Amino acid sequence: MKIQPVKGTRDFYPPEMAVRNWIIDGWKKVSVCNGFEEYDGPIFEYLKMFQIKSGDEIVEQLFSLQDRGGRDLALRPEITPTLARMVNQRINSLPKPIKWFSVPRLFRAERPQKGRLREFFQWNIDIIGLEDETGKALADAEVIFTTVDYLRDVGLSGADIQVKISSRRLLSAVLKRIGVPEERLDSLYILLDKKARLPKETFRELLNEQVLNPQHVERIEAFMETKKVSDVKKVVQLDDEINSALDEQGMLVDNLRRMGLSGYYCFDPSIVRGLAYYTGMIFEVHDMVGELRAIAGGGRYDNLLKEFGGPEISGTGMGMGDCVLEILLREKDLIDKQLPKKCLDFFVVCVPGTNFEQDSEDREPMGEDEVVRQTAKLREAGYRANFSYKFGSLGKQLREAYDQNAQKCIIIGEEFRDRQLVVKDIVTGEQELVDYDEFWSRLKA
RNA sequence: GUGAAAGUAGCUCAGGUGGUUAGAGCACUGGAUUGUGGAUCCAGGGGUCGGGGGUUCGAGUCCCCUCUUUCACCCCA
Repeated sequence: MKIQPVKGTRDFYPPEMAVRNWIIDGWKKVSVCNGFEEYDGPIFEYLKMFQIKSGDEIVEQLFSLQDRGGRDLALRPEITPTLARMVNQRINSLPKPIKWFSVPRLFRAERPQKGRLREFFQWNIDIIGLEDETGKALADAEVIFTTVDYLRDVGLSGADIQVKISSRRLLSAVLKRIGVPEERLDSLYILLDKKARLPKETFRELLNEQVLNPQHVERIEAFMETKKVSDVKKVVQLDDEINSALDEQGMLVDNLRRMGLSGYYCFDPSIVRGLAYYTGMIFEVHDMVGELRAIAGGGRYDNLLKEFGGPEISGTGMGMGDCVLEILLREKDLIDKQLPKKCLDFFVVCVPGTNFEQDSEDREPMGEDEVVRQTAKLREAGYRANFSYKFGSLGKQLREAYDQNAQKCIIIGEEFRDRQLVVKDIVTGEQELVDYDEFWSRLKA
């Protein structure tokens, strides 16, 4: 019986593994460049940890298991709860702000579809522990900057992607001002989040079901269509709460401008983010065509640590999965030309059948033996070196050297009797006869 | 969890209305080629046609079930 890979999982053969490593290495490099430190946690946690902030409907989308001691566990569907747990555990001894990143392997028992699998990788960055408004606005901006920094680094421009920024704080202030009761906000968020995915009429119908007053519906729709922060006052009369949310948004935008991100972001109040624990700035990165689901998303969370039994400390963060990103990068043809090529420093070959004068009690030394000896010596000296197991014709061996993308080829032939090697440059095709001892002293220099 | 389409070699796909031993290109292995490279030519390996059941003298082809994939819905932490 043939065994198939499990639904929603991927096998990484060397070519796919090269892409995965390239993506993850890029994430890590940009994180470090932006001052983040790497952390990680276990791949499974107590099931109840994921129930705290998410509720039971999420549990159905978890891979859960019971260990032999009867503990209810789950494979992690996200790493934020682990982060909250880890930070809480050492909250008093960690210097603030905490700037951490991670690239966890995550699992969700959903029906797979485009850009969404059951096992994937997700880049997470978080900044935790800032107290004043200025610092928080800087942290919010830095999270967005780091996100764009990576996307820019792999060759995506403002013509390919856009960061859509909104604010939960502004949204709630405006909705309350319009007349939506506070207890209705959470369920309304879930609907508003779907706006982009629903036909206009359907969205309006659902909105009318939730908000009974037609005037309120009209004003909510008007707010969702707002293109500029300064236009908010045209939709609702400002109050203290709205003003303070607008100030926060203003500081964020100022910082983004200073960081040189003009052309990469826009204000879009229709960005709401699903369930989540967001309380301030929220953002999503989308492709310009708008065909794909969000490439990345994040925002400010003020109560997360507290919900996990910690102090009231605010944080801000971002998550970017590898699936949608790879689809977009492939569409833009940005992967193949940037993949680091596998390459060798040396490939050692011999003229088959060449033998040398006997210099010990061993059997007569052959070219093949010398290939193994010289390759091992090169490897010991720290070079990437390889040779052919098959010792076919010289042409075959050279072909293999070419296929393995070697820089130089060392040919061992009859001239080795006079302690000489032929060193051939694979790229230019040039070759020279080099004295054996000189070859090695040149390498060491 | 719901709905739709698809599944033939490692990959991309041929195989009118059921009919001999299921094919091609690419890829892979070997040879032509015993001191110099991606070419060319020749040969070879590789398939329970996703799996199971049924109809039939006979099923890759028709019917049912199931698995997987893709797409849409649900959901999106």
